[in-house]
Amino acid sequence: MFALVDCNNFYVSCERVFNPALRGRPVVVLSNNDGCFIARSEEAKSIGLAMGAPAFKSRELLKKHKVVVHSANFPLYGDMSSRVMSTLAELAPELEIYSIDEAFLDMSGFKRYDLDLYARSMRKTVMQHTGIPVCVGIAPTKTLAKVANRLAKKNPGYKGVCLLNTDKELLAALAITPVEEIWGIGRQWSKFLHAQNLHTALDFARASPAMIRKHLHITGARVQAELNGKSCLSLEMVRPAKQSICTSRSFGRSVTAFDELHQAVATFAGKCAIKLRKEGSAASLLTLFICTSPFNDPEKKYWGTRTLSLHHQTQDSISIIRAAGVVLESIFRAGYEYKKAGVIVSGLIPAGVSPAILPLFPQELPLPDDRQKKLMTVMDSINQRYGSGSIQLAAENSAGWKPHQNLLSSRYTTAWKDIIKVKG
DNA sequence: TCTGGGGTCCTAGGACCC
DNA sequence: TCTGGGGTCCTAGGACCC
Repeated sequence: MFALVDCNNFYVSCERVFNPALRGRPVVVLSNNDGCFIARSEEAKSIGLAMGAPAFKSRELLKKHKVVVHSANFPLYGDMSSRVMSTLAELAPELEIYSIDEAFLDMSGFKRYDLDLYARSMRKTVMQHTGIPVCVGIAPTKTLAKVANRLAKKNPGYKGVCLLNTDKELLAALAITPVEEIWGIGRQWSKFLHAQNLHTALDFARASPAMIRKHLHITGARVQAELNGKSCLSLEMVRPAKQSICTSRSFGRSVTAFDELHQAVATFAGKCAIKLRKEGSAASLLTLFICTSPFNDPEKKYWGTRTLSLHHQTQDSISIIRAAGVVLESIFRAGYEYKKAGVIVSGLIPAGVSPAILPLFPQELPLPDDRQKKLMTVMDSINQRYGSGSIQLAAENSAGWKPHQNLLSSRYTTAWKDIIKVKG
């Protein structure tokens, strides 16, 4: 048996832990640049604020219902997430951290327990330790645990826990789950399935496996098997090393000057290098993209992207920033209003494999030497001690393009100066 | 005026090998 | 007029997730 523990309206719940006045009121959290809704309290959902909808289109509604609006505070949410996860880790022998607000737990060793009762005690413990409300779904496969969790969330009668164990319970649950709500079935596949007259999870589970295999490939066939109680997806306790790392942002205003765009690109490249060192990986490829708003008229639209081989594996900020600058020169077109850019590093290998793989041909970009490696270590430890961004390279600068974050709460759990601010 | 960010997996097709 | 068989690797594009 698998349990899926999923935090309720997670980002809103994080804000409420430190600001209890928000309880019972409609609250939303916006994406970066204060663009779209990415979390909504139950009250905000019932007003009709849609997930992913742009906030400026709902300005009237927000005002009318006195909705509390917050900018995304990812340092806070990340820290609260690790508190929830470490609490869960004490409640089950094995867990997989699936996302910032969800974890799968292995319940196979709990056969002699009353699972429903145990799940309720887990909920209570997480609330007590972190202040975050969660729902628990328990079933024989991960996909069915997702189904159970959805029912626990939707139906107040379950009081936060839904256990699907008998065939009767499972069939009843599948019959009231629309195909588009199944984990692994997105928009395109839902459209296809409805066209095949398959509308519920039960219809999908009973559809011809050959037809599903043909049109939805191996991925869809697995989902179908999981719905029929055949477990195909196991608990992944160790997160595999990342294959790519991306840092991208929309700008607070449009950027036209090369130098300003270069500052943004250098900042993103620097962040990728930091993420690489944290991950313990080194990159051999760098992709840069720059673009105008996708909502522009066609003649004002531009999407530029290019991938560069770094000729060696590196996690060095200076090398990566320099490479990003080289690519920017080749894809920059004057006269456009840029709204977003991003750096992706890929071709990742574990850092420090020795001997290092050296380039066959003399490289355009100089190899970082030992002094440079030491410099990175020193920079990382300064930023660790005094807060990220305390020290950076001169090319990194966010003065011109930084995203809007006008409604930000304090970093209550990760920054001393924010804690002092709260106290004052 | 204003529309997010960060990932993974799978498949098909092209280029290459002997 | 006729022109093999069996592979691997890489990439782009499309699907999905939170």
